[in-house]
Amino acid sequence: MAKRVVIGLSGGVDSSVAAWLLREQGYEVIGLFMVNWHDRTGIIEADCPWEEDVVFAELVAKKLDIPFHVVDLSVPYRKRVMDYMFSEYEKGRTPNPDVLCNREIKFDEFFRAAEPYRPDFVATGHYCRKEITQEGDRVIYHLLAGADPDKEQSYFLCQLSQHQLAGTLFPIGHLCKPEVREIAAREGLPTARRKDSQGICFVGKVHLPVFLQQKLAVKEGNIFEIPPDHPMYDRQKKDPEELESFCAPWTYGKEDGTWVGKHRGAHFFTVGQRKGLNVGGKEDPLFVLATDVKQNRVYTGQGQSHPGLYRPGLKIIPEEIHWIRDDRVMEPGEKRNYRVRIRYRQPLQQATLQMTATGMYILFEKKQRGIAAGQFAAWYDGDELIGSGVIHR
RNA sequence: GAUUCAGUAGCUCAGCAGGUAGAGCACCUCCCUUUUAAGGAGGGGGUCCUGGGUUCGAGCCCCAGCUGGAUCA
Repeated sequence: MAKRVVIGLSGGVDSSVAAWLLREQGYEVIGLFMVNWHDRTGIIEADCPWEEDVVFAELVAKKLDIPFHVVDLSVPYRKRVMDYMFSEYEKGRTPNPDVLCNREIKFDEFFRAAEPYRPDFVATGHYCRKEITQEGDRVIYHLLAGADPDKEQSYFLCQLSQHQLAGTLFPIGHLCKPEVREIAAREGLPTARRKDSQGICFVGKVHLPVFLQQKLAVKEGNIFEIPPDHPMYDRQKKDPEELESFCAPWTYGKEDGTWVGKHRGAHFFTVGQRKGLNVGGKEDPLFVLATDVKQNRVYTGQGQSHPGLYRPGLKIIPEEIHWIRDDRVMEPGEKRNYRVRIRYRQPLQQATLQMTATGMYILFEKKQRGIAAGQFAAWYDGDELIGSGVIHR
């Protein structure tokens, strides 16, 4: 009796080839397309993306001769992803909606939507791999990086649980993108040459300030420039034993710098950002060093090497620490070395994780540029994603 | 009031000895990228404060004015 798999067909090549592979491997495959977003406010593409996507998804299903269904998850998507995104930005943080989208929608709501078809597994077209091992009577699911170093997407799944991983297949994780394209072309899949999707998953490419203005008000405030030789940069962050201060973000007051311009809302900016400041006349570009949404101020510094852009560590509070490998949970007092990334596609950085009663501190071997609260830090042991957490500060 | 310096792209400035202008930043587009960023490659832009004059020809020389800064009184 063939195992049954419900695959999320997006209308792109990756999920198409994933579906084809599953069918080749002898699974009984059912295609399920999810609609998550109808709005077009602030979307950059002129055309409505999902209407075309659903057509392609259905064409692929026809080609593969598998059943095809559509499910509308836009209500939970709005509640569990978009509301979170807006509220994070409102707090002056920089969320990663796609990590949430995976945890809350693709690997949760979608699981439920697939349930009526009684699948043995749910599959997606992510570039990552899964491995299963056994330790005693205990089965362990491992989330591994995809084989293609360019498309590797494990980071986006950094909030999945053992349970979610257990019920999932990643059919294309061992392939590289060119191979996927090749298979699609060879098998005559209609998506073979479709452009990769970008932007926020299901929403599309957005002009963020415009998009955010749906919910967040425009509020004029001041931009300050902090000199690179400000004495605070010498004073602080010398002692790794002082975890709290060593890992703290730089904080500023207006007296620390000079007024250089106006902005339309500190919550529209993120640490490390260059574009959109609209302040010229400088020898080097200005980058956002910090935002203060309470005072509605943006602090900037000149040049890529401004010390305010770099920090040696970050903190994650206990309730936001997540272990994919729940058998590897760290206890207070424990210290461990992992490789960490703080954004998608960032090369992994050597770091020491230190667990305390008040949270986890990640101390990097090299100072990191643009550590942004709200983003996810994900730690790896070799190829394996072990855990992750929201950067608290 | 006097002296003096300055007034060139959105901003900060450069412009060699007079031959109709450039750089950085900003901005826009594209590339990269299923987050935010960053990064890469292109691009658009200038009554050279105004009015006279000298010159074949003036952003550059002369005169007057306007505006801003500095200094002196």
